[in-house]
Amino acid sequence: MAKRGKINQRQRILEEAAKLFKSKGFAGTSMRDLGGEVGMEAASIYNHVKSKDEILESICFYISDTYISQLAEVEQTATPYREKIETLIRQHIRLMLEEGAAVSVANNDWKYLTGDKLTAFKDARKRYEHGFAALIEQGIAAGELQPVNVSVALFTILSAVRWVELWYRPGRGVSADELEQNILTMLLNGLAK
Amino acid sequence: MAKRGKINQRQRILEEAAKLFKSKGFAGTSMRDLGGEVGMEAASIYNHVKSKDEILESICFYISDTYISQLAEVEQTATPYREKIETLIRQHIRLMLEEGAAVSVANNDWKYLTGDKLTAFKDARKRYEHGFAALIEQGIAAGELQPVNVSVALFTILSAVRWVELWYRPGRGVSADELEQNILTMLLNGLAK
DNA sequence: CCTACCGATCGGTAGG
DNA sequence: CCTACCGATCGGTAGG
Repeated sequence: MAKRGKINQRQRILEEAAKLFKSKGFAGTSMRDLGGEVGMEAASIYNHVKSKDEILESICFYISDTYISQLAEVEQTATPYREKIETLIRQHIRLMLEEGAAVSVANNDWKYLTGDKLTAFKDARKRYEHGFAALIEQGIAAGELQPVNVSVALFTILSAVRWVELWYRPGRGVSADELEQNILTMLLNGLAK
Repeated sequence: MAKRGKINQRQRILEEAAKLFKSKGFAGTSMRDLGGEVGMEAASIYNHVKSKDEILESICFYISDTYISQLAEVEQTATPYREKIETLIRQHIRLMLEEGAAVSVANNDWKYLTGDKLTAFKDARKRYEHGFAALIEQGIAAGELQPVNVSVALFTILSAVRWVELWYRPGRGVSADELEQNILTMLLNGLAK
């Protein structure tokens, strides 16, 4: 009977939107562009979605929710801090590989959110950063990590993991496992001998 | 006599544009926004600048030219590879601190370049990356650096240095010198003990 | 450097 | 899901 389903169509719209926002930016993408990609007129998109803003919100909060719940899980496991941080880095890389476009939008186009949504997103990001920073701090206090400045360590990790979205292309010499392993080596052991 | 000078006005326009593009994106910034910031009507901006595209080009190539010439200089000095890489990292951080808005535009809005300019910018970036990668490779071959995957090392460094633009605010606990020193420690020695 | 515009395109709605 | 359209805004030009 092949009932398409409004929810599935909505999902498709969100996915195509994420790809377009990633390559052209939120402001540079028109509803007509999106319609072209999805295969309907721009006006028809509004049967599945309230507004262009709502599309952005769905993408951004899907990603921030994922990060937040991954952090909560790691916080609850009883493992050394070094291992907790390793797990978070791995999860970052994997989410990037699986949901590259959406992660890219959450990283770059969140600034086009407005009102409450903008505030809520910034809050979520701040909570995540504080939670991650606390783990690093405790790891240093426990003697498991170098006594480096916590903010610098945190943002170096978050950034190192962000480039994956911009530069990594699978099947070009580096496999996903090698990628993970090499990033972990860089961040935990450093480049110098 | 306080002659304003077309060149100075043009410079001011470029600087305000860089700030606006950084915060709202190239596509999200209108010539009317820019006029408001510079203190003239949108139409008047065209007395100092050919088009909105030309503004973007000036900003992007100013940054890429700077990177390219810094690399050329480092390549010519007779120092250990580890030191060359340290110098490049320091220069990246300093340029970010001095020209944050322009660097941000070159990093994020270059994708709105078109035609020849887009090609030329991508080429410049590729040349820079290849040159930097070659130094890492030679450093590994010389036994000065860990045998990590060269691409991963390169992009981890470039990314670690990019976050400065997004997250670092001077006068909030971390001085510029501490910032440099801590990033270098993270990248060269790693977080683990 | 401004006023007065231009054609094009934008996000979104009405009505079917 | 489409056609037809709205008011607003866009980059840019003409003419002074």
